[in-house]
Amino acid sequence: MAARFNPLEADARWQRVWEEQGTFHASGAGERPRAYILEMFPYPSGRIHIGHVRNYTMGDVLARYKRMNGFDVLHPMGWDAFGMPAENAAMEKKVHPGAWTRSNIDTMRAQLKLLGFAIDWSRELATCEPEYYGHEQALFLDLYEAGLVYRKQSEVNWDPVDMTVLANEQVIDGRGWRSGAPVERRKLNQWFLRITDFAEELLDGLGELDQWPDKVRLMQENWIGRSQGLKFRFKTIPGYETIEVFTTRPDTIFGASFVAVSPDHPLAARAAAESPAVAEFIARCKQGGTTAAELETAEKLGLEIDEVLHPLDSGWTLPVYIANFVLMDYGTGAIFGCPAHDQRDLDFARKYGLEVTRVVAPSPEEAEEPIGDEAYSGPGRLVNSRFLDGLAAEDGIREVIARAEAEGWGEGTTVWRLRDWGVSRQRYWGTPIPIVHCEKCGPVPVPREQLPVVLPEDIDFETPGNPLDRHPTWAKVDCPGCGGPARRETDTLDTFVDSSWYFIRFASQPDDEPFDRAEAERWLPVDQYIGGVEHAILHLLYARFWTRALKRIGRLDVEEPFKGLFTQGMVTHVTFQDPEGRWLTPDEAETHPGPVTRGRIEKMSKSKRNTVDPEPIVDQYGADAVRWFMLSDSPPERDLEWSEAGIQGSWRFVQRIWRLAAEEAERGGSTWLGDGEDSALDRRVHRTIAAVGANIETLAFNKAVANLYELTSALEKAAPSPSRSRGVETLIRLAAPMVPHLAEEAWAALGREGLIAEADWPAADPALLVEDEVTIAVQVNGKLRDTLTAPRGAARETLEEMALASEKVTRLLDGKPPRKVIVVPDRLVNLVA
RNA sequence: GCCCCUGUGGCGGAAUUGGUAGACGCGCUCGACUCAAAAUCGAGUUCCGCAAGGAGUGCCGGUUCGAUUCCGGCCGGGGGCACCA
Repeated sequence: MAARFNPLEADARWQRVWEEQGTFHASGAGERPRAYILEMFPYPSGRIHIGHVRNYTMGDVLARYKRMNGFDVLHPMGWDAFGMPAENAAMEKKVHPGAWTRSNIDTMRAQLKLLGFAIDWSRELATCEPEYYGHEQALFLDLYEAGLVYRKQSEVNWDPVDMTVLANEQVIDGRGWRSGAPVERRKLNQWFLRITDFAEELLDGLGELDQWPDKVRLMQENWIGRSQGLKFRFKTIPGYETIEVFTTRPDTIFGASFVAVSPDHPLAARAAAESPAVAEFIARCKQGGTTAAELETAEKLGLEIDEVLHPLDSGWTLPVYIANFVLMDYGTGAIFGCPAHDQRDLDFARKYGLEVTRVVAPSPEEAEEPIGDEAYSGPGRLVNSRFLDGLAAEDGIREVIARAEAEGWGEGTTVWRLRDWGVSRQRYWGTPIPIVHCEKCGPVPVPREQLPVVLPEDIDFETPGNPLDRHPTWAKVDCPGCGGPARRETDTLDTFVDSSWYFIRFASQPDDEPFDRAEAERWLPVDQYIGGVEHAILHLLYARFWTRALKRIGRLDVEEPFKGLFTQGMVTHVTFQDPEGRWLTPDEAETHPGPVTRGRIEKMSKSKRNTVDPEPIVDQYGADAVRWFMLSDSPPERDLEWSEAGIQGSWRFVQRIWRLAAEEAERGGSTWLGDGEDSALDRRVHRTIAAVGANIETLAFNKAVANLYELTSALEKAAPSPSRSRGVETLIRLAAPMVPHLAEEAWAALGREGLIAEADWPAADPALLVEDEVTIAVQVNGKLRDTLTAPRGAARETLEEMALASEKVTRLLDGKPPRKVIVVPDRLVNLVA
């Protein structure tokens, strides 16, 4: 029996056994209950980083725990393999994006395998392969035929030098991140998915997701952004179209002092056509930057172009402005301005000298209180509002909506913040959109038998722009409709589309269709989904939408893809800088000749040079120590600080378990029949079984880790006994999901048959979970003064008597009887003097 | 600006429904083993105090026999959204 556990040798050996035996293949057959455990699949950027290790370790513990509890577990892995970094690599390193991506996948797969994750590798997929994206094209066409896909002009950030569309995060201070050229706003025809059709059900569906973090549900709720209000039309001066506006505060209608339309509003366009001054003004509005900071400080600009009549008073004329702060794509693109009760309107009114009339007052005394520099948006009663005077604001809203509907100039409406999902990307490394453009027939779907539309391999990244667009032959095709000359769509799909259904493909992957409906429905929804909070909105919302869209078109009877969601924290590390502000790696900081500043503990990033490569750590300490460290100390939803001391502590613990197991193995393992039982130890073991199980179920891995430390200490201190031998075996089972290589090794050493990965999770004996003696706290006036030991379930009177007999208590009570005695059975006695 | 979360030792963090604050880990201190070191083991470690005792969960107040937990107000840290009418 080796004195030390040697992961260098044992890790690889057990990984081979698991692989050869197909231990972690999801069967999908039989009567066992199913569990689908999924971590967000990685982008193959090059190498696995510590954050991946933390993410996949959590899922792995759960998957292994479920397996030991008799579940048929699906725990797959794949690659979110399309995206820009591959194209950047192609430009910088002159490698094909496909070659770069696939080589990264090979590296990262090998690295993940070193950690011994219980993954069903037979289901591995990569979104960049036609075997995946071809099915995605089929699903896209399904949605297209169901009317959930459409095309419209939309503005993009255009880099005139690279001749490419930029994502918002690639625009830095109004310039392209790569070229540094000022970014232009251009209108392009782009494809959209009708996610707004699902706004209401996506919002209502959040209510059912009780195993999601409240934070994420709230973020999605805000993102979808439901607002109730009144949509209404002004009476207009003859010759002009009506202006329709939306407001959530129709109660303040008598506080109106202007109307404003967006610079993109059709009315603004018409005015511009008639007047060069207006056209110039609109151009000026669009000049401003789009960054948050610029918007924050941007000055309100307006230009009067028209007048309208107040809907409740034909004698009341309101000026109409084009205003730079009105958004075209929210509500109707036009507002009525009520300066007294809206800060933006107030800023605007002050600048252009418009009237400011208070119509809501928090109290009658403040009815005529003038508005200063701050608009009042709080509650109150309506004033200066004719027939609305005296009504509470909420009642005023109802009253005005009712009036508008009765008189036919407006109606109560719900407006959403959510926009349709633009999925066109003017890039090479993505799923080709399976559409052909024909001059005669317009956009025509590629016939199913011609799928997949495969990306061309011979591609040129030397010249700027979308390589697909420039390819000499790829886009040239015959129209599937009329047979005439036509051109392929050269946009590719947003990579969020790829990740909107991969969890379905994992569950079922036939060759001839995206998934087998019945099989997918047997696995879905995912029982536990684990990933970073950075995907709380977009990815999770898109995947929810895609799943609901498939349901609506009758392809899959699943409403919500992820029953349980867990968002884990990041892995952080100290940073170091030299006096010039250059970032140093921890190693460099140690050997650096000059002074070094120890900086904040931050998210690991290449730019701050505080990353840690997991592979050498695994080489040094073994997979189990790394896994254990990932689960220790920090609650999984919070950030975890990487530290050398921490990983060493984990290494020590792995060896402590090994010593216990080795010692018991020499004694004969659980077959050893020594003298006597140790019932206190038995109780401890069973309490730990219950606690570890409960803590894994709730993903409180740090607490499960603490439970195992406690049990280990207790076992180390206990004298040899059959109880202790059984206890050590139980400890190994409980630790198996977290440190699986060590557990297999110990299991074998103890002479147990089969794999611990397939062994049963121990059952806690309820009779051993309760102590027969309890410690009672004795308080005087709520302060702890003494403790005493009493039999469990002792009568109130008994406890009171025992408490009063305490010397410390009698001293404090000065011999007088307490005024009041509170007894909480099995817990405490509080004597009030 | 709006919305949300959070604040406990030197550090990461425990503490069912209000009921013995600081479990467990890291670090540190002392001791054992060793020629020595590493590894390992034992003891200690919220603060003040030699002790008895007192104080203590960001700060102020409230409810309660009893508050880390509930309520109100302030302060600090983090996150989301953001000219969304």
